[in-house]
Amino acid sequence: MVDEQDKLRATARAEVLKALAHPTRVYIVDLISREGPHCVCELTDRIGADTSTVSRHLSLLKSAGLLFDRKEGTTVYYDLTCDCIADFMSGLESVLRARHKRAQAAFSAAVGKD
Amino acid sequence: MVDEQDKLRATARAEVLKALAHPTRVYIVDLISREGPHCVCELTDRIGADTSTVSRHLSLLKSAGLLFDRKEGTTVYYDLTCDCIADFMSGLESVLRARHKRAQAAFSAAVGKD
DNA sequence: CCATTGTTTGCATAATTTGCCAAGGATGCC
DNA sequence: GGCATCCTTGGCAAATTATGCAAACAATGG
Repeated sequence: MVDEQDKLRATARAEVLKALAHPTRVYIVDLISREGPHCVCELTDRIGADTSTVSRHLSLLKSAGLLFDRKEGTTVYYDLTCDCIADFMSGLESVLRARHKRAQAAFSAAVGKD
Repeated sequence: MVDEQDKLRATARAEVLKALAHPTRVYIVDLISREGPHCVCELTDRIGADTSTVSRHLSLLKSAGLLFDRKEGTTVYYDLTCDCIADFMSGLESVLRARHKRAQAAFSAAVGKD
């Protein structure tokens, strides 16, 4: 990274990717993206981890600018800051499909060879 | 993650995201996405790290199914396995723009308040 | 044989990440 | 006030990851 500008750009992108790079956090974003806002308690139930752990994941996603929270009484609801995040995750789905297809092709070629 | 199926899905996605969640690897993918295939030596030059370090990043991206390599003489060229990866990174760009816009709005609100 | 280009391994160090427990707010109810 | 609920945070230990460096190894091409 000779260029300092490129370095900053790459770091900013990597930060967002890092925020998403965990099964639990992917699951949270997917869930909210499909079903709308959720409170911490429900997420905790569905994830099956300690409340504190879930809360940490949520605050991390919030710090990354992917989620925002809204208090209602004692419960806190988290939601996506932008629909573009759901779109982004759909793009990831395409990558996975392509990867799978590619792996299949490689397997077939290996089996079918003489 | 009560459902085992969801867990696997989330893990698969997180793996790809993790592969990309590093400034150097983001930079590599961006570079190739914009300028086409690159050999290790050129990437090493532009990144400014040890050859072994760059090689490691590349093999990680390859393991994740995002890059493939092609030998030509003694040099090895890496390229994206799929254009959908470039599309995916464009989606990330949208997320960053939205994030920035949101931060700007929050700042304006904070300054403009009475 | 020798140079070039990459890969891999081993190692040491540093930094990051993760998850649970326990303690600490904040809010609402009686 | 007393108490339960919902969530956040600090502390801490374990595991993972990143990096550079050195060295060995492999493949290719004069």
